[in-house]
Amino acid sequence: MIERNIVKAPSCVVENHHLDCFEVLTDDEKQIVENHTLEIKYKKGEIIAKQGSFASHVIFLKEGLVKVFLEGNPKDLILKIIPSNHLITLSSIYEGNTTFLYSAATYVESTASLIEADIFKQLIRKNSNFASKIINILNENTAQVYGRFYALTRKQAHGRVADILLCLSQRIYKTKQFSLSLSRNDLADLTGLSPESVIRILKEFKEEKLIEVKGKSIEILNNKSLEKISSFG
Amino acid sequence: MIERNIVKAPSCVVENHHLDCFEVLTDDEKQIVENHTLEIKYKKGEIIAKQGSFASHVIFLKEGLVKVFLEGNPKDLILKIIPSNHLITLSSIYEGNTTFLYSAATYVESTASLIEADIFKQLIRKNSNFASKIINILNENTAQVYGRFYALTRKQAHGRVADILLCLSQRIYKTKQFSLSLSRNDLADLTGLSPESVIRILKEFKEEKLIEVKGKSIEILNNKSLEKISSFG
DNA sequence: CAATAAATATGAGATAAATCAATATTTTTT
DNA sequence: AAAAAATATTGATTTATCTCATATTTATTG
Repeated sequence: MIERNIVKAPSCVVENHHLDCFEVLTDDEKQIVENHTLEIKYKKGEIIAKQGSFASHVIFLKEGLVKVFLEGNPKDLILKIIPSNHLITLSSIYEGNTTFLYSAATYVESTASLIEADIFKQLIRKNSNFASKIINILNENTAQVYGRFYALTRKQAHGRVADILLCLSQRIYKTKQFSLSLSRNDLADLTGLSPESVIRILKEFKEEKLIEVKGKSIEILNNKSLEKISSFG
Repeated sequence: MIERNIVKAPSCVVENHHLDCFEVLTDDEKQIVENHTLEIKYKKGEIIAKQGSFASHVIFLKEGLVKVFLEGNPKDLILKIIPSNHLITLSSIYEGNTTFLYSAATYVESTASLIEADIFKQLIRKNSNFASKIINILNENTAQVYGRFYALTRKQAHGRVADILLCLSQRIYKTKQFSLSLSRNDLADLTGLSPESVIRILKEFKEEKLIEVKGKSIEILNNKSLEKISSFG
């Protein structure tokens, strides 16, 4: 058998924690951030950031589950899923481009902190430890998206579905059995497949006893096999 | 007609200049960089950076044309093309990951400067203007890759080929008529298609008088139409 | 310059996944 | 609790693209 998946970057859609980047700020700086931060609650399905609109804020997700996606017609492209305690819109804030490069929408009820972009840029210029942290996050993010890019362009349908199932189980819900907050359509968007194809593959996996599916409830029965399918395409 | 390509991010594979990030360094810092930089010449087709290997240096392409790609079996995924005066491996140097996330190989004879990664990290931590510049480059790069991600997952074969033709003409060779230094296979890798499909589509474009092809020589005859094909899919 | 290798081109058939249409199930509204 | 709407499922058909086989052209080498 050939080693198909040489890409070691995580093909999963979530990232590591981002909270600690604020820890390198001085007390004064923390105060500045706090003074220029707005906290907002969003309902399920709401748009947090709209592609092309003015990116006046850096958005930090305190609680919830958010998708970051490029808007397209007829289909969007989901770049990543963001869980609690992560920065959502960071790459939008570079000089020369002050609009959001992508949209972000909630999957579930969520709470976000909106930090003024100018303040953020100032901190980067003043506190190089902070800048260094931000660079780390950006780079992690890049690795993430590369992995996803690879999965969506090089893996076949079964591999992609296996991939997303493992991701949901291991990184989002952190249990083998979970109640999915995403619709089949969301899974289709995430895998770059049609909803029908996703459903068919879920059915196949079920018949092969790799998973148990009952509506929104999903249980991973055979991790090993799914991992094999995920990495071999 | 529907507006298919809402994504305004550049789907082309090259980026803006990177040289000026070094301009914000002090004379002392410039000297440090110089003292820790190695200049190396590469022949056509040589590997500059190998995915998974120790990323001890940040690589700056002084002269040449390089592809950055994820290695996969049976096919690689080209993330971007890098022309002269650009940083090649930047996202590799974040803390916690000291290996190259991707490989880089030359399309033509090239010259690169290898700057010690530790020095680079030090500069980021010391000079926040430099850090700010680097963040800009990283973000630009991200926008770039997102555009490419969209093109390769949402556009059909014709759109992708049109895309790459426009990219080569406008951003790499900067003329309507150019002698291609890439093989059909390279074009296949860039578009995520099979070489046969690329060739077939080039032939169609030729028959429709959109381009003129004779072996390695390509001339763009109808920019407008190609742009339409590129954005609608 | 012939001989060989490599790259490019072309056609026929195979295939993965999309689309379309119909039905079933779940969720929401009244 | 019933009706409506949204979501999920299934099957049949179509289609874009790949694969494989085979020419042809171009480049390389003795």
